[in-house]
Amino acid sequence: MDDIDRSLLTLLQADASQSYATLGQSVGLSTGAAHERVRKLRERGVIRRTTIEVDHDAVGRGMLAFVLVEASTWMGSDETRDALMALPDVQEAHIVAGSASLLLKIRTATTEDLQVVLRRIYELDQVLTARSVVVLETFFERPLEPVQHSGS
Amino acid sequence: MDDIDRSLLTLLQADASQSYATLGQSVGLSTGAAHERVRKLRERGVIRRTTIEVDHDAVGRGMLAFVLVEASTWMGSDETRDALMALPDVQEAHIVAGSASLLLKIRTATTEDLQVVLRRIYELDQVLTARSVVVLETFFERPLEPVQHSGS
DNA sequence: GTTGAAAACAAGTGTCC
DNA sequence: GGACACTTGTTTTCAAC
Repeated sequence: MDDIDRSLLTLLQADASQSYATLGQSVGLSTGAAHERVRKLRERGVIRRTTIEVDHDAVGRGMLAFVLVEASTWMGSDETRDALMALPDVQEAHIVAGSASLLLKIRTATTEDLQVVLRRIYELDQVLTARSVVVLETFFERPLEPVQHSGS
Repeated sequence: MDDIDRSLLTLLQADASQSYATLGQSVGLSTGAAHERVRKLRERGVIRRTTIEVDHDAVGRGMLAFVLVEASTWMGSDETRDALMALPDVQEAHIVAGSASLLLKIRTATTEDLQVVLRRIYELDQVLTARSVVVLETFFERPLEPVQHSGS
């Protein structure tokens, strides 16, 4: 993982549909070399997959909320994970440190749909409170810049 | 935006590197027709871009935290946005309703780096408190399922 | 939407630096 | 590890229908 790899990742995050020829030019490599680098990044799992970014409003998910769930027991079980996975509106689920146990990112079409999801969350065992933080406006959501790091 | 478009979006989110021929087969269309559909979805902005998903640990961003910022003034200004944009560790920034004004998603290499970002946030005008919620484990982060909606 | 042909691209080869 | 030249199979793209 050198500077060229980091550049390739940044370029691909900006536009993964560009050709290896273009990619190579941008980083000062031949088409073949650029291709080989990207192949290895995929193989090593640094690139997890190629995907598309979809407009939330256009697919009927204009409503965004974060929910902090407090529970009277450890929420890190497979059962909890599976229960959350079964709710398609829950886009992210994290186990967190602090007074809350779980942090969820939820996208729905309307506030009514959010209520439905919250009701389901309260039905989970041991849930005490679910504090919702409703998003009024998103400033930005962007890809992560690869950083220099000591390891490897 | 019909069921076929929704299927195409879901398929492309799972793997945007597949050919239009494969894509067409999956939804029961010819290569050309599938291509035309996807082209229009891009044109209409439903598909914002093609990108790659990068492994956080591999690019030196193994640490994830959400930060709730309380401020004594409205944080929805362009100045606030620009100040946050200038911090590469801040991956998402949202204006929220409730006791906090701002919700940030921050990815860093270490806890020390998180501290550095927090110091920068406290330097913003009118910031009163910044409550960090540190992620211990991510259950999942997934693409959003397109939903049926009344409009269009 | 479909079909089919031309152009562009990816993926693999060997050789040299 | 990378450049360069070449080949083969696939994919995209763009006609005409």
